Amino acid sequence: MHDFSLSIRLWYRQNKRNLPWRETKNPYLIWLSEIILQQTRVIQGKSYYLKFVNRYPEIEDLANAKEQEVLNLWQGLGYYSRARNLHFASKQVMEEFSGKFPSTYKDIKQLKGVGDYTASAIASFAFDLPHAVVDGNVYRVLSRYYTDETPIDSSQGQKLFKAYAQDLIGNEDPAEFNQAIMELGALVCTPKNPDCESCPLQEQCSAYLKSSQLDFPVKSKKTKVTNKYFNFFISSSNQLQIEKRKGKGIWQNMFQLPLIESDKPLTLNDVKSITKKKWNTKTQNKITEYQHILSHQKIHASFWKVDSLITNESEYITVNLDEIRDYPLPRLIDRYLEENHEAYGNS
DNA sequence: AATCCGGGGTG
DNA sequence: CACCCAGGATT
Repeated sequence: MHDFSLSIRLWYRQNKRNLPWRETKNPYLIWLSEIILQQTRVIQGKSYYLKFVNRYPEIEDLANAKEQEVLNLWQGLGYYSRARNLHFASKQVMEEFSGKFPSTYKDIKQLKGVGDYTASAIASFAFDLPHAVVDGNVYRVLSRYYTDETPIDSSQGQKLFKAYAQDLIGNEDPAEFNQAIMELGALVCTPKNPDCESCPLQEQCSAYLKSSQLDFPVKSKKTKVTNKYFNFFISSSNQLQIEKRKGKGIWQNMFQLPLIESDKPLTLNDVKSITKKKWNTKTQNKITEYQHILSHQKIHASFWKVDSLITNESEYITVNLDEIRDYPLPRLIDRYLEENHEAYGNS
């Protein structure tokens, strides 16, 4: 076994966190935890994992649920395609795999929402198969260990770091190796202020020896943020009109208030003119505004008071405030209701 | 290969 | 403010 592998395994046995999904070999529960934890910190995902396990103890329970209920449980976690794909994949397991969770890397990866990382994680954690995981932690640990400047957000980098990890994992307890390297990245080899004095790889780590830890990993692209202007409308404080978002953009199949989107800020006069023409309603005043920051866009949201319900469009559903908890809402709408409507009970 | 998809925490 | 988090699908 490589020094690398043995060192991090010994470190892991002494330093691992006790997490609920580490106490099971049930592939359904491991899959559920991995989907929740995609691009999500352990501390943020943990309560969602417990909620889902409680509501859907078996994959069949998830497959039999309504998508709206699944999205509702996911509310606030973001990247809602994960919830839609999770639900879809549960039905794949019931129909294409006769209710038995697939047990090979190839079959696992057929599931919607499961890519290379998640298939490798399930294959190793649930079935002890030697597939190396490469997540953000692994990129960081290995790029520093080897001071490899290949950009991790390139297809070449993805192949290279996968090969590095696969070369190190070995056949003996691959699950432990995968857990160990990710845990090391999460607890010691952190993006900023890595705790190199506690690192079992310190003596062999190329970046440590060159004091260049913070130069790794290398990324080639920068995400650029685009500005968007969302105008939402409320006609009374006790009843809301909402609609289900369609199309392929943000918050698909989630619910929102009646929306007018623009590429520039709108004045009260702009809004009065538009709502009069579109809905034959009269806008009275701006209630409040929020800036909602996402990784790739900055939403400038204004909430406007109108004098009456919209009656000329059929897609709007009218609900009482105490019924709205049944509808999955983006965090932006959820926050608005929390802070402006007394009767909005938040779970 | 590039772009899109949330929300929250950190320094 | 920039960066990142147990990434994947779509184009």
